[in-house]
Amino acid sequence: MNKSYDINEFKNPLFTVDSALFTVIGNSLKVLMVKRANEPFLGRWGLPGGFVDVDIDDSTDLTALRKLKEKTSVAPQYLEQLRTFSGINRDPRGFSVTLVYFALVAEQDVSSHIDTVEDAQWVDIKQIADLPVAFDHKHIIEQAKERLQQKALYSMVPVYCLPEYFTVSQLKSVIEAIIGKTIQRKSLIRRIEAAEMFEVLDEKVKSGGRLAQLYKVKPGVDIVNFERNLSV
Amino acid sequence: MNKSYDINEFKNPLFTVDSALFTVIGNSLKVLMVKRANEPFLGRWGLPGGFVDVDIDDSTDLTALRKLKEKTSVAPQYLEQLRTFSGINRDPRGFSVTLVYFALVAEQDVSSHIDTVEDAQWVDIKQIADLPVAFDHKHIIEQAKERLQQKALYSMVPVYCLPEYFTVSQLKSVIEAIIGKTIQRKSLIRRIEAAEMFEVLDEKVKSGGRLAQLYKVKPGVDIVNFERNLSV
DNA sequence: AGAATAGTGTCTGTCAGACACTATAGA
DNA sequence: TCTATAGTGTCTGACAGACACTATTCT
Repeated sequence: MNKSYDINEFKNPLFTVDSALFTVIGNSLKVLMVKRANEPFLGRWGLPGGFVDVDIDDSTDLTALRKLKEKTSVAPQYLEQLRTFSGINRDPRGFSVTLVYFALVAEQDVSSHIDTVEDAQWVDIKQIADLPVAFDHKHIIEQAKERLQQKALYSMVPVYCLPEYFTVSQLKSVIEAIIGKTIQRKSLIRRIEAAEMFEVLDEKVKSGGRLAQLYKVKPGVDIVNFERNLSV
Repeated sequence: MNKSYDINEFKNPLFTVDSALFTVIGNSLKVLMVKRANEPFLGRWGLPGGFVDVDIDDSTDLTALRKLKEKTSVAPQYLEQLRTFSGINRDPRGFSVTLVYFALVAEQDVSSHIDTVEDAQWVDIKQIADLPVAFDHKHIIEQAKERLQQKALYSMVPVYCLPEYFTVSQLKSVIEAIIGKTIQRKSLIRRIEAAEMFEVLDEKVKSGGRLAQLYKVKPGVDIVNFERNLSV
């Protein structure tokens, strides 16, 4: 017992930072996957990420942002830690720890860039099962998806899958794509009003019927959490 | 750009696992603090934790459990990841990452052991401010406390601060100690019934008035999450 | 006018808060 | 019987679901 905390006494585990970047395209939830250019799992698809560069990154948040920016050319609108995954068997090189972030972007902000590169693609969440995926990233994506679904029930995070200006119907669509079932438009409008985190713009926008009200997130506001979930 | 993911290219950050172990004693929420026996911050109080031992620990969960067991001699009833904290300035030795767990135990399970050692103590959550604390552990404890308070509003996690058999009044007390305000006994009873995660025992127990019904957690059940928070 | 989408009014159901009520133990 | 604690009955209020209704735009 009585071991000292000497920094050199233990082999340091392999530490990486990965991100599950989600967006909604059409009516489907998508996650960004990149083709691995190195061993292990060369050629398979995995989450964007890599090692911390302690000379550049002031924190792991910045590692995640830096790696995402390399692949998408922009910073995501929303970024938060999911959790770490660790184990002796998840990486053939030995004991490894990966800190996973989950992130959201508007499709419009990144798709043009993604389309130009071959080593990155949006994968439909329902098609992950069929893809050759590296490490335990399938399992990680599943957990990230569950967390996102949970958050969509009690908060307004899904707005971060939308462009700056958006309508109630657009927000309703992304929420439905995330949780995989329909919600009541009325309930959403009640929450938009109660949250007080959106600006009602003077502008309206064509929609095929009556013009739709545009909203935007008030600058600097925090995401609002409700005390009740939408029903499952 | 085009950097390779060579494992040796970057200085590996310092990676540690720490735990915020909570319990309720009397009507106060307490957190376990240990006196540091090494630099940095020798002599100050910090969270129990340390380096992963890749030869022993199959995962970081086991690192957390191992370190807690060294200090308390038992495994906590509840353990889950809080989040990681990282940065260039939080440890004088350089860029560091700490994975923090938050954990719950029944006071009865550990207090006798804690009392016999000088380098570990239960600190009242309200007195952390006055203690000389190592690293950013004050900040970490604050975040762990907030998460615990949040969980107490929508789940039954506080039972893990109680012994195997407990009464409604005991559960009410620990919840109130955690969230720092009183709740309705009736609301708690409704939730106990709805959760279906407790066994009603044949036994009752003295309380100064009418005998109180004893409950225990059904073996193997998962913690239940409610769709609504108790009000704040 | 008719179709399509936007947005409102309002009833119901669920569950937390409040609090008075009953029940049962010991002194 | 008195006090203390356990536990119930039940009303209210907040808010989500359901869905019919009105409003506005285009063709």
